Amino acid sequence: MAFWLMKSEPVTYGIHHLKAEGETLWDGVRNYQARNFLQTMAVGDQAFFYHSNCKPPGIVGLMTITAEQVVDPTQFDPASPYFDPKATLEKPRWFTVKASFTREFAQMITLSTLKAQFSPEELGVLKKGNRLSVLPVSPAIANRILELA
DNA sequence: GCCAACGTTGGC
DNA sequence: GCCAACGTTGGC
Repeated sequence: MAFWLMKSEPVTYGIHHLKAEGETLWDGVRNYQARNFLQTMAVGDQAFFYHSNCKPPGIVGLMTITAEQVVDPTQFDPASPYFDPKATLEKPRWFTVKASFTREFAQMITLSTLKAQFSPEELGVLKKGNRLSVLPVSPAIANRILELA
């Protein structure tokens, strides 16, 4: 079982949306490195839900991966902002996962708290200039994050 | 709103 | 294959 960190802007899709829905298809990732991480996810993996582009940013809860290697349907939808004209049904370009709500932390673990606890090497989201929306988290660091929650 | 970081595109 | 231009992310 692996741990991950997945970012979303709370205005667009926050943890309260996931809590209400129970499960979501994590669509719209259009970065190859992030996609490659998505493709290595397995059912049962745990992912920290990170709120980005808000005040303050931080980890707000935990999700569980419930489906792996899911073809992102938005790549075929011309009306979607995530439409990719180069993707075909025979050869899809974008894959993702389904994730279910597991828990919301009593209080957000803010970015500043994370920075105080971990080095950028320990936790990739702290690296300067990092823009990946899907990142791996080592089990040791994941356990330490869970102790903060 | 600013701007650093960085991925992508496209001309050559 | 190089690299300038451009667009996006995301913290501050």
